[in-house]
Amino acid sequence: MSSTPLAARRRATITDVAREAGTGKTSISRYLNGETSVLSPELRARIEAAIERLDYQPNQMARGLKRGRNRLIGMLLADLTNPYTVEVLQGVEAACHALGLMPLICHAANEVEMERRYLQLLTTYRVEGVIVNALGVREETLRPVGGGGIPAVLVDRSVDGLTADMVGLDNRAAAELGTRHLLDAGFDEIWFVVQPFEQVSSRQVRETAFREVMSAQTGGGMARGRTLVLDLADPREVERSLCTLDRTIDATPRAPADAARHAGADTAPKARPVALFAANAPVALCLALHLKARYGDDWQTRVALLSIDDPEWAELTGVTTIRQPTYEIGYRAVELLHERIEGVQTSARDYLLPGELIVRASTSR
Amino acid sequence: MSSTPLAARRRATITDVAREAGTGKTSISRYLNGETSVLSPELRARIEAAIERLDYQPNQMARGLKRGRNRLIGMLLADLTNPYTVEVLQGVEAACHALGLMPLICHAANEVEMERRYLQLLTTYRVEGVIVNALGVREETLRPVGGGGIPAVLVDRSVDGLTADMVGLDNRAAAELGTRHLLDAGFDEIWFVVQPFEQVSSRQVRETAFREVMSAQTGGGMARGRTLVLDLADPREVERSLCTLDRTIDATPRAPADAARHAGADTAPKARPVALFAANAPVALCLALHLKARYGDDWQTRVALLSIDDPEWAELTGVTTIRQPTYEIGYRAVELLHERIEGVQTSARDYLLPGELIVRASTSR
DNA sequence: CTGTTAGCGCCTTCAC
DNA sequence: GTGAAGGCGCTAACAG
Repeated sequence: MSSTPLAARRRATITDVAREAGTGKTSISRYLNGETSVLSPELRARIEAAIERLDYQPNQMARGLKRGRNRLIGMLLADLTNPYTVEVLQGVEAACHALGLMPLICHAANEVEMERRYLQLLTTYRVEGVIVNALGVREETLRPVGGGGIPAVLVDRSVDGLTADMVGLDNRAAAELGTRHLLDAGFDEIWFVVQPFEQVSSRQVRETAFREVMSAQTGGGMARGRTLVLDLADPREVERSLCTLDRTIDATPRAPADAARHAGADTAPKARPVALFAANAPVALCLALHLKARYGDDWQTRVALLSIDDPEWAELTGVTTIRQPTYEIGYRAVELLHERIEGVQTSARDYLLPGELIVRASTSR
Repeated sequence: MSSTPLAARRRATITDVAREAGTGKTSISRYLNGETSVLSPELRARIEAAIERLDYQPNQMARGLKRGRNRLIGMLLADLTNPYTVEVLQGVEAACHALGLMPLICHAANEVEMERRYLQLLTTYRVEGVIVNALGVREETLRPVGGGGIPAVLVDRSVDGLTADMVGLDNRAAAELGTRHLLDAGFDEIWFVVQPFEQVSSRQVRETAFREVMSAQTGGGMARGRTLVLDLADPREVERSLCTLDRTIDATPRAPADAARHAGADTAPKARPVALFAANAPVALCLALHLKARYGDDWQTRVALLSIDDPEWAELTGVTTIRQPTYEIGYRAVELLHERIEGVQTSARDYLLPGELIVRASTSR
């Protein structure tokens, strides 16, 4: 009825409600906590009315202080710019919703200092657990977490010396899948392009698996494989790396489309474009932008691109991808964390989920 | 020294530190709050040592409870899938960092029910303010916020009946800019494509501005304009709407590239492709995907696409865009909110920031 | 069934 | 300079 004044009034407290309902705080507390059976219908009605009248909402902070658990969990994200991250987040949110948790989302924006700061902040807010999609940092930054600290589960990448559950893509299988696909498609020059991988376990595994499959080739014409490192944080470095790539592409005969088709004779059976295997979406985007700028709209006739991750532009440009089960990864991570919070003590385990190859025009012309 | 046991130990409290340092809680509190001048160097040293030894971190919740301010602000997001949102978020984070605030990020994932739930949750955590990129809902959902409730600032869209600061794109100017660009480029069939806009102020303004510019045309051949509504939440509806579009495109003579150029004669001066003005990136993506599927890789020879928002795939596909100053929007929103939290009482104001037209191949062949 | 009491971890008078 | 005491909003024993 009464219109709200412009100045924000003090929120009602449990004491206010108790007074308004003509009873003690305990009864209110009981009502709030669903111990509804022990309250007389009459009292309950009064309480409900009072709550309604005062627009009362229990103070979660105070509850947390008292109970020692505030239902908050931290979600530390390395890079929200990466579609992977956003998708994982969806799973996290859904799971949190289902389990009555509230995720505190922290975005480190690829800065180690940020990561440190947020981790410490989360600690300060006494989150009950943390899900970490860490930057490639050493254990020390994560000291407050895992093992003896607050429960943690790692997403996508593990951290040396940190004992915690991990959930992510089965990187080995995914990289193998992609490499074999390119091999099967008949490409004979295959580059694996990846950000600096010394610090990041998932990149490491992907790169290793790529090299292993390449060396394990048997049969006819062996395809050449090599790894190109692209440090996206350093534009000049990127430039330099891409130069090597350009040279190789320039040296490769054009795709048969124009030449061979008109000539009729199949004189160059090996004249297939260079294939690029991007270790993740940001790398793939960087490559695509560069190639388009250099080779024009039909860059895909000169280069085949395959990427782990399945960004929204992949379908649009016809780029083949390996889709990660991102939603499941996020969901599972929360479930695991929840178990830990509830006291599960089994030793740390890794959950690897399979990726799905989505073949598009880029690798199947 | 001692290795951390597997079970998480209780965190040290201020009392523990006081005991460890052989002093009272008050001194610890003073130390924590920087009232360092009133402490004897000797005591200060002991406190520092104790804190170090116990790895003590003050409990933010308890502080908040006592002080009545917990430095938490809510950030309610309609759709993290939209690159716009992520970019705004970057600005928000930077500003929060600078102002010592901690954003509690809530993702409604386009569900009104979620929005309601999160808003109530934020209230419950006693956030000091909220930044709302609301769904197209009525005031009632936002009742706890703005006006008499907790301070709020709206991002991108205003809400009827809700008194609060707003910051976002200058939608009118942006839509005019885009429409004029298409007109200047000589397109004579221009469709404005937008999600249902009754509930969302920004969409409304954009659509109105479009129509106004179209009706205000003077001079030679008037271009035809029309509005197409695309309800992305309803795939079948989308399908139906796109059919009308397809018919128009099919009826439009092919671009001069193949026909006219060979014919030599400029028989059809008006034969320009249909131009599509997408009201935002999700719409643009939907259109692009559909057109590519229907008209093949060279769909852009049949349709010109212009979009508000500048997603990462725009550069890749050569689509003209109007870039929003997303980072600034986020940053400014937090600044405004901070002012309100500090008690500024001026009446609600709107801050409109200009968009930037980025012309690419799609509208300038 | 209901109310009283004592804290949760911290900050803030107010004395010493 | 320093410390003791009370209370923020809530819950969890205890009584009645």
